[in-house]
Amino acid sequence: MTETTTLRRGEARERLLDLAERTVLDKGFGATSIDELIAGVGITKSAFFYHFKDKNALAQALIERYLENDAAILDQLFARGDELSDDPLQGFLIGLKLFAETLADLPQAHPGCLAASFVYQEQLFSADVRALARAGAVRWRARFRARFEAIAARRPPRIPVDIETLADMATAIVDGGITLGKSMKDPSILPAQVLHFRNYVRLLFDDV
Amino acid sequence: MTETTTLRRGEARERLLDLAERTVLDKGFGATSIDELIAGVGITKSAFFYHFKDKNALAQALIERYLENDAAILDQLFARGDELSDDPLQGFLIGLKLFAETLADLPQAHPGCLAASFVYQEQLFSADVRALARAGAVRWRARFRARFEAIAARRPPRIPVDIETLADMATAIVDGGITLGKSMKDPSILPAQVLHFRNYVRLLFDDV
DNA sequence: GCCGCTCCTATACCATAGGTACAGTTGTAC
DNA sequence: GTACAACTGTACCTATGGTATAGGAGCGGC
Repeated sequence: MTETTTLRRGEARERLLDLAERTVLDKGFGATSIDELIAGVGITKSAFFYHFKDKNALAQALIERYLENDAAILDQLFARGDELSDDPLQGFLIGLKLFAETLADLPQAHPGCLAASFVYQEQLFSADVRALARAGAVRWRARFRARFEAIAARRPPRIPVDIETLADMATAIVDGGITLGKSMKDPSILPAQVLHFRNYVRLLFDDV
Repeated sequence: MTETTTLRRGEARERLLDLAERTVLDKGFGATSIDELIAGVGITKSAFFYHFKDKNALAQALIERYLENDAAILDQLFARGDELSDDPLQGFLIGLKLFAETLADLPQAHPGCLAASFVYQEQLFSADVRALARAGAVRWRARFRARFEAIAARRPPRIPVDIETLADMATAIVDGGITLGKSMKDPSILPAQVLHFRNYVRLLFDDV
């Protein structure tokens, strides 16, 4: 039997990241101790520092995973929206609705946004981690900016708006919705806010 | 001379709070050590624990001060808006513009929202502190909800919206704008987001 | 004028957590 | 069967939050 009662060789790093992500989203990064992580996974402190040179490196790995995952989800949702409509505006509105539904269906409370959570503890992290969080925001900006440019090319907005800050509004409303939802312990807040953003886009570009 | 070269009697607590607020908004609560605070104010550790039973009590005092201050500022701005127009919608839109201008004029970057910052480090804080942060959000909700009810009573929104989540959008957009602004190191983001919220309100209730 | 109270200082000590150093062990691929 | 990746074990250091306890300095009230 190659299988042991504990861990397969090489499995530790992966399980560390899984447990760390759950714990950090639940308790916050500062409140997550290395000791509890290694106890949970069943490895030693030496093993932790073998995989990650310090706690910062763990944060970096976490945020990288997180950003990849969330980009994949958004790609999928908005691709589906565009499948269902040829119009860039209508496809986007469908995508936003799917996004709100996805957020609403998430297992109790939303996962919280790792990137946003790290911004608030800036000095705990190295410049690399902060740069990664910023890169995440830049990707969101680029994604939504491109879409709004395509929409505005077809028909101008009802009132003049700046496309870049409108794109940023997606990021802001999601971060703000997560924060408020966490604070109020109400998971319905985030999807509701996304739908308000959707309303704003409709009122700007659609015939309402 | 009753004045010493260092501190007047009873001044320590006040100066501790001032320094703590500046430091926490700059570096985050977790990254702010008691040692650096007492060194900055020029008192001993014993003095700190005389005034605050633990770091949590400091957080509590900080957030109480912060919430009072921000309520006073909003009261003033929207009162001024109502002075300039008798219509609840127009008064509100003026108030929002004043708010955006106030945020834009703040000394380099915005102060960051203490309440939001504390939400992300939940487990670092006691239930009391979390309840205070939640109370802050509840006050914002009540404030904006009352206003939107007054506005909707005069004329219905162009598309049906839930008033409570619309009120929450103010909180969400400000929190999200602060977070994004911090992440991108761009102080212009927050006021721009407030103006987008204002646009949304205009499109909902005004003739545009 | 001294009593008692608030507002501190001084000293010592403790536990937890992040982190370092380094020597040794084991599974697996080649 | 050996070399390397992936660990274990032990020991130790530092910063930080926090506790305990004794005592001093100014000040208002009686």
